[in-house]
Amino acid sequence: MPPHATTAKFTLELVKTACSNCNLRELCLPLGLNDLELARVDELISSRKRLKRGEHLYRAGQPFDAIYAIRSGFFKTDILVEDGRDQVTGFQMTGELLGLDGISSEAHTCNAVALEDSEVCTIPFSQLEGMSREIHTLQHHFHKVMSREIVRDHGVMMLLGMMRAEERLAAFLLNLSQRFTARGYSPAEFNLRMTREEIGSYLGLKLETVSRGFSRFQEDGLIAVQQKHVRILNTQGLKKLMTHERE
Amino acid sequence: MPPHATTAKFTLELVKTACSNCNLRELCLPLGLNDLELARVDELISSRKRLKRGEHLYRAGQPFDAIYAIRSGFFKTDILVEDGRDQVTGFQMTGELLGLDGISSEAHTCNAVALEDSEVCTIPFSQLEGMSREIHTLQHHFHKVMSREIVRDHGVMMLLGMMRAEERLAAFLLNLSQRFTARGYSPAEFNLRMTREEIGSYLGLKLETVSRGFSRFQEDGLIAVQQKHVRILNTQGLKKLMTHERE
DNA sequence: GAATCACGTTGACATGGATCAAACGCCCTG
DNA sequence: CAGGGCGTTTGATCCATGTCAACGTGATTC
Repeated sequence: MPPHATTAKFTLELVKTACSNCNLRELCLPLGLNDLELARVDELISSRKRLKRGEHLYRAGQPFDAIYAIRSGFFKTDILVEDGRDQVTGFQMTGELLGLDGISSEAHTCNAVALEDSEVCTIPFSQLEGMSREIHTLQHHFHKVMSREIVRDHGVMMLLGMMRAEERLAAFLLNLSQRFTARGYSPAEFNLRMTREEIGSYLGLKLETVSRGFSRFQEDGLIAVQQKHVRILNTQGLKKLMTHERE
Repeated sequence: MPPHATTAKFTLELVKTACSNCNLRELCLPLGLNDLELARVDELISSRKRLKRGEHLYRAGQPFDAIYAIRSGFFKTDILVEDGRDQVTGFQMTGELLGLDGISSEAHTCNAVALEDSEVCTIPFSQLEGMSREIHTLQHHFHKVMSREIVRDHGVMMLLGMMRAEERLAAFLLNLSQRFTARGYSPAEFNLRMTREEIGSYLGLKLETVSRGFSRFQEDGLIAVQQKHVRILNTQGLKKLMTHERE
């Protein structure tokens, strides 16, 4: 506990909204910064925002001026097309950034929706650019984060372009497991925050196919699934299934 | 023509390899820079590299230390999986950047292959970061380029996730047409640099399906296609097909 | 605690695209 | 100019996933 923790409530509030005191700093944007740099980045985080389940953080078309770091909660991003179809482009959790797609056109290109009550830190983008001109480490880390987003998207393209339904599902579960693990949660047991339809949209499958896939995995003893609760029983089995050669 | 153009051949060579004299500067990284800034960016472009058709610019796993701007030619990027499957993640043309995916892990995550004899400018990445700390415009434009890559990937995810075969093909042709147009070529007539199999891999289809799709478009009077040569006869028809509602 | 509702499961059937197979055309090389 | 090979086209068939429909289940509300 920091030495000034017994002072005014105001101080506590200040500490509370700072990156330097955030237990996500090793997952989030400030990764790799020293204390001095961290203190400067604290200035960036002008505000927090709470969202209830179902609320939109932003919508496609709205002007872009900030990116968001997820402090707690769970989001999806999706793109809606006139004809009623939609594509979930990602699920984001604690420590991940939202809104990077908006930089290019200065407007958001997708919707970001909270899938559970959530809290985000607002990072005004022009200030981030300003500061990353001064703090080399921040600049480089930000570039890495953007690049990682591109790599992640390539992964989804592989999923959609060359995997069969069950391979996609296995990859999806393993990916979630790995991300939960990185956040200190159980690698084997978690609750899905999204519906079968949202999973399906993300994976290019219909909700019935998702449901059948999970049932199949359960029959095969790979997972135990009941509604939104998933327990992975055989990680190796899922991995093997994912890279399964055909013929 | 610059005042010193009549001096030594050495000078001519220098001018020749500079962004400031490159007719792609409005498509490429230096977009929006003033003359002074442009002159500084010229320092970045330390070297050019020529590649013959089929040659690799880089391979997955190789250490990353530079990105590349395509000066002429045509590339594909792809990811190979152990089991023999592969996914083409993109086709890149003149003025576009290659290698952004490598920033995150300091290693390339895909292969970049020239689909015709090509020439690229090498942009050492740490130098780019250094300069973009000094030139605000360059920094911002680079961020936009990375963001545009993310948006583009989301487009491909939509393609793969929710479009049917013929919609994907229509979207693919319209996208190529639009990019050729932006480069001053005919919007309606061009040569495909990639095979049906590569198109298929990109679009998550088999080569036979691609071939059949093109034949179908031809029957319907939307395009004229012979081998690699494509002429678009009815852009509106293709657009309508792309967003076709399925009641 | 009954009613409601959104979400999930399961079954039967339909179909778009994959697969297998054959032939063709266009280059390239000797 | 012949021969070979790669890329493309086209046809026949198959199968994974979509579609349609009915039912189950757990959470929420009054």
